[in-house]
Amino acid sequence: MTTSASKDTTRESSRKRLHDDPCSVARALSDVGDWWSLLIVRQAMYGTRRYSDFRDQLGIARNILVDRLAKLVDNGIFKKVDVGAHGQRYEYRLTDKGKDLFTVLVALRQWGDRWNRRDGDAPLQLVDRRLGQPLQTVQVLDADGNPVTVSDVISR
Amino acid sequence: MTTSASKDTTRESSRKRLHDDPCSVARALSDVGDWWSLLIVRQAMYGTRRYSDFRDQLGIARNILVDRLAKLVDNGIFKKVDVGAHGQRYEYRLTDKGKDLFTVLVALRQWGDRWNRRDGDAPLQLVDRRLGQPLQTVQVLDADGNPVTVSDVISR
DNA sequence: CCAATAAGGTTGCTTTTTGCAACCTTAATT
DNA sequence: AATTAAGGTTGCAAAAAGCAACCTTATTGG
Repeated sequence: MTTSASKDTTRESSRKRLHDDPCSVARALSDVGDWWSLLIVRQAMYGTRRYSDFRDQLGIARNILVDRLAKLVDNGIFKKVDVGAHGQRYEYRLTDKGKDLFTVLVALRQWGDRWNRRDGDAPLQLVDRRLGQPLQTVQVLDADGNPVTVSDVISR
Repeated sequence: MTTSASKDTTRESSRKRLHDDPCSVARALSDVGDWWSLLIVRQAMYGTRRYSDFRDQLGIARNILVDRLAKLVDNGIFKKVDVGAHGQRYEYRLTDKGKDLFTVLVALRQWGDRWNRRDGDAPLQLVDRRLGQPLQTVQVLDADGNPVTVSDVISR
């Protein structure tokens, strides 16, 4: 059974104006643009589903975790699923919208591996389950399939 | 002339432990994982270079902008360039590392356009300057070029 | 089926960060 | 030479984050 996490409190931060920003980057950041949210999503992509596991793995304070999970549920990135035999045991599962952040996280990870490699850190590769081989580098491509950089594009 | 923005104060937030996290996503977020940093980078990709323009366009508080720009310079994402005829007039220009965040921002933007479209908002396309056509959707591909989702990969 | 323990929080308090406004110094501009 | 703009710094109030204690409802082991 799926329970809604909407509390009565309006979860409106003062930065929430971003939610109405004409740029979708800003709106995206209002969903996942704080320190913890993307880390929670990343952890979920590694398979974590339970409150206590997120807490232990991330070292996040309890109340902050509650708040972030609730926001992420409100924003449609997780769904809170009751898995207890008699209620009160929950799993936080990524929705399709949440899973679709995979591209963003891989792009961020690859960027981190390119520019923030720590000495000796074998970059802990992501490999495709089927082929057992590393993924391609995520790229921005034009309509013909050629890689483009920031200076190759205009917004309109 | 390029000036270093390193102040004497150790710009160490309590979340800085992320800088040593074994996961490069966490390390990436310690560079650009707060509310404003990615918005500043986005704005820079639209062409903004001056302190006062960032301030006006983003509506960010002066001291926070100073702090974020300094951190971004420290982290090698911007370089601070003195452009005044007699010093004291600066531009903040993206480094290669900063420009390389383009992929992340496009991925984030496309995700926002897919899931947070506001009614009537023609998603304000990014088009390739050469072809004048919209960019492809950023995707994660396996070694053979097939799109993969989160459930298709393992980390190792 | 009962006791012990774990899950999943809530509450209150302290410390950090953010936001805001006032002020300041050094270039450009006229 | 006077005025204005750039690029800050500082102090203070408000918000958010971190921490520990506590609480209630399952689940588990015997």
